[in-house]
Amino acid sequence: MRTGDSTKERILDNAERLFAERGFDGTSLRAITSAAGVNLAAVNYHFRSKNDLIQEVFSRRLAPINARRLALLDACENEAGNGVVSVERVVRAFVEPLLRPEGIAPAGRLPLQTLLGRMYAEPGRNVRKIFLGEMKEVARRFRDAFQRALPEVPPNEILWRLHFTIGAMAHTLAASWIIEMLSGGLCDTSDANGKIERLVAFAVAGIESPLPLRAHGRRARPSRPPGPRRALAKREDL
Amino acid sequence: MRTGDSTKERILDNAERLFAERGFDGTSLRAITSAAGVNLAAVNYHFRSKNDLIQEVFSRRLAPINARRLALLDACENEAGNGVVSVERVVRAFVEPLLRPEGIAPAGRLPLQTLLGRMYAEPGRNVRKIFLGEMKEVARRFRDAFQRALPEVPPNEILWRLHFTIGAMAHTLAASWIIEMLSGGLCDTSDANGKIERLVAFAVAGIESPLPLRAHGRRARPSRPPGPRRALAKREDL
DNA sequence: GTCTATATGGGGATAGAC
DNA sequence: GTCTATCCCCATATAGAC
Repeated sequence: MRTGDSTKERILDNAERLFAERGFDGTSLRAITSAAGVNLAAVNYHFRSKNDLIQEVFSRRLAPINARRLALLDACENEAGNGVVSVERVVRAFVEPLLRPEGIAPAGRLPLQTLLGRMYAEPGRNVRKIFLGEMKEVARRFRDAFQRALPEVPPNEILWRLHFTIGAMAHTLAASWIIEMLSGGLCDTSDANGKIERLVAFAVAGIESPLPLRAHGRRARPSRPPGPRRALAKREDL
Repeated sequence: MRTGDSTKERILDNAERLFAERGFDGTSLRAITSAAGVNLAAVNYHFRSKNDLIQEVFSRRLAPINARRLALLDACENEAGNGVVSVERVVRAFVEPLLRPEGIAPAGRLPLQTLLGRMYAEPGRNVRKIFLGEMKEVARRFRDAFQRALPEVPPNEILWRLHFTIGAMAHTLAASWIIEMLSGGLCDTSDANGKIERLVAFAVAGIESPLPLRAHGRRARPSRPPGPRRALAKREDL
């Protein structure tokens, strides 16, 4: 590969791609440096260790994406003044910076997105710490925004729905190979806009779904008759 | 650990747990055999290689879970006769066998679920082949069931929504640490029934959501005014 | 900043005794 | 079926010349 940039950036670019393809433990520093066309020792010179390299790979990308998320949310809220920002606009502000990242050539998006998706399923390797450091502020801001849009939904339910949304998003990022193989080419995963629109529609509906009759505990198995679900009605249950 | 079973099962149990905690490349055969209290060479005797061990770890669990999924779906369809099985019941048949697996002690569920969640984000290591071999039939059956429940929704949209549902589910399985840390204890991730109910409600709403005006291409950015979305109304757009 | 060479440890797999 | 011992390879990290 060895793009035309500095040694440091060549290492980061190739590490990002290889980590996405083979995982962290599955990617040796030798593989990275030989793909980047740099010397093996350069990694330990520019970064302190492999773990610090991993951290840099993440934060280089997450920082601008999260900044843009917050900027979009700010814009929505300023525009709305004292009004309410719709759930859809909040979801968009959360999802778009990841699914259509700025300043990254389309060829570089797949590795980035695969890598970010992998992050969620990787409990070890300090990935959790990196993630929380970068995401805590973002999560707080969006949780509050959803809460303002849906004041009747209890805070923990808001968090669950945000969690499911993140899951659908991460899966869309990292596991597009599944839908490609299962659909036999019926679904076009290269269409970023189509993905965003579908994901937004799905997530908005889920986030705005009516509260279950009882949030906790088992519900009767036979469930209710197949009639259509009511939309965000007033919740007499609570 | 070394549960009281045979050597082969001790290896499988400990491999499952360690793969979930540290990943495939992050777990050495030595770590597995010493945790299991068996000899290192036993792995290559009972399984052919590390890759074959990974395959066995998965299929040992996936086979009964998928069998139960199909059995639940069969039961729904038989009960409905010529009628329609609701989206909610189909979602339940898909989700419950994973989130409340039978025949596995609660202590053993976390490793299993973490591991299954990890599978989706792991493109390499033959995991794809294993997954597709086990899942192809299941995906086909559930796709058809959703299609029958929602005949107006085009097939590729059905697949996208199933994809998002799988994502929310996988995330719930593998990444419960995220919601735990972000919520600061507000969300109880040990409550399997609560998780199922919330996930089902979210997914059903997403799957039944109205079709967007145009499935492809970019939509006007300002989106529409904040009014509530209509629920599963008749879709005049199509 | 970049290279070579090497220290040090761990990896998967197997041979062959029991 | 189970064990010990070993082969051979690759990993991260560092020392020190250029």
